[in-house]
Amino acid sequence: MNVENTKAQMRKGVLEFCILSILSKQEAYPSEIIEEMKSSKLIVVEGTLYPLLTRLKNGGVLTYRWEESKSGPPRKYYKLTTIGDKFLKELEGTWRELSSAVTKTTKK
Amino acid sequence: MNVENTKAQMRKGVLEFCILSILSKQEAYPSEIIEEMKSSKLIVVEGTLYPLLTRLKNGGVLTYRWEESKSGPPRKYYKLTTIGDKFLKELEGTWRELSSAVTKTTKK
DNA sequence: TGTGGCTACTTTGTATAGCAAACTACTATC
DNA sequence: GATAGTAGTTTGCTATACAAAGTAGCCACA
Repeated sequence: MNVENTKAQMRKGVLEFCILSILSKQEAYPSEIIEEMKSSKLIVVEGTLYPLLTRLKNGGVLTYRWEESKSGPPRKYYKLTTIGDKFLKELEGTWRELSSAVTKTTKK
Repeated sequence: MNVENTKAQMRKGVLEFCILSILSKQEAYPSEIIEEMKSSKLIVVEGTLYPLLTRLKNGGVLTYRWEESKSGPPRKYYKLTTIGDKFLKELEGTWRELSSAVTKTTKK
């Protein structure tokens, strides 16, 4: 029984939500997303992110375009679709609900 | 691609944390926990809760005692051990970090 | 006393998803 | 043209939430 495990679980829960939030502010390619997540202490690795982005793309939540890079291979810049915007709005509501539920459970 | 799926993921993340929070306030048996979670819109079912409690017990985070019931079979009343108290304290810290990380990611 | 219903706990099988690690491939530089 | 750095992809493993079925105690009532 390891507390790190449980902490990781908590982070996983908000992973998708955070990625979509980031992409709603600006287009980004996977490595950028990883960096931004890391800077918020929300670790995510390639083997997690790539399949996740593909799932979201196949689900119509994201699209991407290729863009040439000066320093390496071309990059996939992802952004939200219209469906993605709605999707994210719902998750924002869920997050608010969840926060208050946790607060309610924690307090008293 | 179903938004309900992602919402469920978010709930799962805080499941263990919430259960431990509830048990830190008072001893409870599984059905009580399910009820309390449900009243906070955090659905959890037996097939999830029982194995989870067993994991936590085996990990030294929880203990239980049997208590007779007037209306059915005896109940397992769970509570936190000393290890469990520390465990929960860590999770509380993680939750604060997580909340601010999400806020940071969401804002701007 | 035995049948049905309620409560409580347990077990099994399945599907999902995160992760580590290995791999492919493009570009620039020396 | 070899090496290093960046970017994207794939594979195999593991953990775990869940639905569903199962086991078992207790009570009421005929």
